Amino acid sequence: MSRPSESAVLAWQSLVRAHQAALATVEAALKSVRQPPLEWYDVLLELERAGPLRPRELQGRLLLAQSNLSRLLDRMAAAGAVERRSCDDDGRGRLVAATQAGRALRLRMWPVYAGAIEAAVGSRLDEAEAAALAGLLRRLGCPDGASPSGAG
Amino acid sequence: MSRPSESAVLAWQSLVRAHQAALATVEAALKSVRQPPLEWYDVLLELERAGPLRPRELQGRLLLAQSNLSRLLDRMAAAGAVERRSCDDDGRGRLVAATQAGRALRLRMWPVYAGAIEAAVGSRLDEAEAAALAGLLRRLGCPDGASPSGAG
DNA sequence: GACCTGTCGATGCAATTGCATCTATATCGA
DNA sequence: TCGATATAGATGCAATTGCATCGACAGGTC
Repeated sequence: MSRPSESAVLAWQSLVRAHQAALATVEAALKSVRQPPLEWYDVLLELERAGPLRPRELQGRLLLAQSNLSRLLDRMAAAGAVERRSCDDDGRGRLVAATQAGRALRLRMWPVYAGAIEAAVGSRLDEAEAAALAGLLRRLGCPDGASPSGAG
Repeated sequence: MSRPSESAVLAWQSLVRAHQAALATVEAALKSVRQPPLEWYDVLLELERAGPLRPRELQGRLLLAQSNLSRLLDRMAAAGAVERRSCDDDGRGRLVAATQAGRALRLRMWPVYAGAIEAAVGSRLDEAEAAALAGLLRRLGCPDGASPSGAG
């Protein structure tokens, strides 16, 4: 009667649970040392990796809703972590870049973040298991079977 | 230098992404037919499985924050999906139960939910993969190596 | 019983999210 | 060039979340 297999439903349930638990661990770790939420890290990392980006681009990479991203960038800009410039070749657009302070912030966040990842994931799975998990999860992460574009 | 292995970090990243993508699929499906958010389903399912429960108990099972659950139950009660009774053996407590309307609602939600799970998970993994994924994820879902209490 | 401490669940309030616009520009076709 | 339509990003507003606190009661001590 049910379209998804039992295993698929089980996988979904576990996914939700595991995510809730792991995310709570990570966010709690960051908060406990008064650091900003996880998304700040992600935004900063993308910006450092790819250079200044259009908000739209960030939105796609981070799967954030447009208005949420807009306000997230407001907050980050207010804190001096990112900078909004206007975009030369598109008058509607903006270009967002990490500031020096933003880069420094990301570096300060990493040890905390890393520790939490270890607690939430690393300490519970061995290398091979973690790799297998990542492999399976990656298949769920991209809309409509689009292959994740090459490098990371 | 980093405490978690590369694989652990990769697994974490994939977990976040996969969850975002899958959750978006499911919530969008529910919203597209004007059904309430996913959590309603979870609450109703727990209540049907385990009978009337204390909010505290639900909170533990669903990993919700206390105040959020309190208000979620407000909304569900306002919609007639659950019922709050006072608790005989503990004057502070309440007992929450699914109503008949709540059970009916859950049944209406299931086909939509199931379809979305199939789209987000079932169609992307075969049986064995889904089972393997569920197994790995379950190891992340419980605080501090507490074993998930027996049956499901 | 009075009192202290801990737990349960509710609630005020600020921060964040989601949704529906709104403005400014780009893009396309006549 | 003009007008219609589409896109980028910002913003008003309602709904939801997170946090701190509150009131009510349980459990223990004296």
